[in-house]
Amino acid sequence: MSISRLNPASALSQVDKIERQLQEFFRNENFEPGDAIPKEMDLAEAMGVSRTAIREAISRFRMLGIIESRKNRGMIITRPDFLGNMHRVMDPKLLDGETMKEIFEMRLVIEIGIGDLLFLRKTAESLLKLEEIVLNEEKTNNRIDMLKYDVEFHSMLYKISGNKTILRFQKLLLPIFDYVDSGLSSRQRNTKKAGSISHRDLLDELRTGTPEGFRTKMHTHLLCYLQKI
Amino acid sequence: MSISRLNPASALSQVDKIERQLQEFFRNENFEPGDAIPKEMDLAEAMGVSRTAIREAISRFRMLGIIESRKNRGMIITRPDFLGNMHRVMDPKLLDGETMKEIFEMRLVIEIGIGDLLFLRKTAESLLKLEEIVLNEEKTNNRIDMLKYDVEFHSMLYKISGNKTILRFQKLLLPIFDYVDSGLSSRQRNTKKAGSISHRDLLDELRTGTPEGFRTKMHTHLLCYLQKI
DNA sequence: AATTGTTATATGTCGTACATATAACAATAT
DNA sequence: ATATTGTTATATGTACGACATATAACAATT
Repeated sequence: MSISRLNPASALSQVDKIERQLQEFFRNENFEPGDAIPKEMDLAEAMGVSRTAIREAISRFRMLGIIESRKNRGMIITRPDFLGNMHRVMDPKLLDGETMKEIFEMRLVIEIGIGDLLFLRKTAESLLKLEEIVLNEEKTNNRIDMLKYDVEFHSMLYKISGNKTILRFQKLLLPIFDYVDSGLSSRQRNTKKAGSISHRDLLDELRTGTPEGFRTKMHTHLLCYLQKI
Repeated sequence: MSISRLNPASALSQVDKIERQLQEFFRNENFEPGDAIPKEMDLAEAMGVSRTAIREAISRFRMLGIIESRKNRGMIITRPDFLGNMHRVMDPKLLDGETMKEIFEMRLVIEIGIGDLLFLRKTAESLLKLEEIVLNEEKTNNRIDMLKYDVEFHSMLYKISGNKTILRFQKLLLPIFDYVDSGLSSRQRNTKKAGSISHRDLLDELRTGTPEGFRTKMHTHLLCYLQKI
C-alpha cells in the first residue's frame, strides 16, 4: 500500500473507520458472494454508530461492487469487477506525469511480453482481421487515419491474446497512452527509418515466425517510445 | 467498460446517478487537483436532492481519493492514487477463477516483457542483491524457504525495473498469484528438467547478456506455468 | 387452486438538529 | 504597534426520526 494511503489515524473520519472495520469483518468471517450480511440497523447498533454512517460506508462497497442491496431482501456480498472502478480515477488531468510515464512504460512491457499468448491463440480469422487493418493503414496517407489504424492494430493484438483482463486493462489505460503519445506529437513517431519494424513486419512474424522473433520485432517497433523514456 | 457495469438505468439508485453526474461535472468543468468544488448544500440544491444523498456520493469520491474535505474549508479535488483502491477488491475469495487465471497470465506477460527495463536500469548494486537471493536459494533445501526466495527473486526484478507502478501492481496481485500458485502445488513446480532455466541462469543473462536473451530465458523459466494455462 | 389483497420488513430518501474544526475577524495585553 | 487571545461565521461530520418503496410471506377472496 502506498504511503499516501496511510493517513494519520486521527485524520480518519468515522466513516473511514467503519469502512475498514466492515471490510475486515467480511474477510475474517469468510463471507463469499451470495452470502447475506447483517442489516443496516444491526450493524449500526453493533458498532454504536448511526445508520447514516453505516450507509455511507456500505455505499462505498456498493460502488466497488462488493455489496448489493435490495429492498427488504437485505444486503448480500457480490463478486466485484476488479477493474470496474479504475476508469473513475484514470484521468490525465488528475494523475501526475510521473505516474503516467510509468503507465506508458507498462504498456510497452505488456506488448513486448504478450507474444507468447498471441502465438498460443492466434487463428486464421484473427490474422485476417489484422491483415485488413494493415492494408487500410498502408493505403492511407492521412495522419489522423494512420493514428487510428495504429491504435486498431495494437488493440487487435490485445484481443488476439484472448485475455479479457489484459484487453480491458489496456482499454482503461488508453486515455493515458493518448496523453503521453500526444506529448511527443511534434517529433517523428511513425518514422520509417532503416531497421524499423512496421505493423506489416509484425504481422508477418506472427504468421510464420516465432514468439521470440515477435518479441524482438515488437521491441524494435516500440523502440522509439522506449528511447524517449 | 464491462457490460456488467451497465445496469439498466432504472436499477441505478439516486446516489449512483448523482455520482455519475458529479463525475461528469468535474470532468467537463476541467477541475484539477487543488480546485475547490461547490459546497454540499449548493450541490444538493442545484441537483434537487438532499444533502444526505450528495454526501453519500461524495463519500465515494473521498474513498477514491478524488476529493478531500475539511471542515469549513470546503472540498477540493485531489490527485487520486489509481492503484490505491485495488486492494479492496483483490480478494481470492471474491474473484472468480477465470479472472484470476487471466491475472496470473498477465503476470507472465509482464515478467517476460520487463527485460528491457531491467537492462536499462540494472546497477552493480541491484545485481548484487539478486546474487544474494540466488545464493540463499541455492543453499537451502527447505520447500518453504525456496518458495520465499522465489518470490523474493521475482519481486527484486520488479524493483530493478525502476517502475514503481508496475512494482505496486505486482504487489497488489500477489494474493492472486499465491492462490493460483497453490492450485498447482502437488505437481512439479521448480523441477530441474533438462533445458529449464534457473534463477541463476536469469541472473547471468542479466549480468552479461542481452534483453532478447533475457526475454527468451524468462519465457523458458516460466514455461511450466504457461503450459498449464 | 389460483388469484388478489394485506402486512411486515429492510432499504432508499429526506429534513432537521447539533457537533466540530477552522478561517477570518475582533479584542486585549504588552 | 505587534503579538496573543477570544469570538463568530461557516462548511463539513454525525445522528435521529419520518416517510417512501419494493418485496417476501401470509391472508382473504373468488
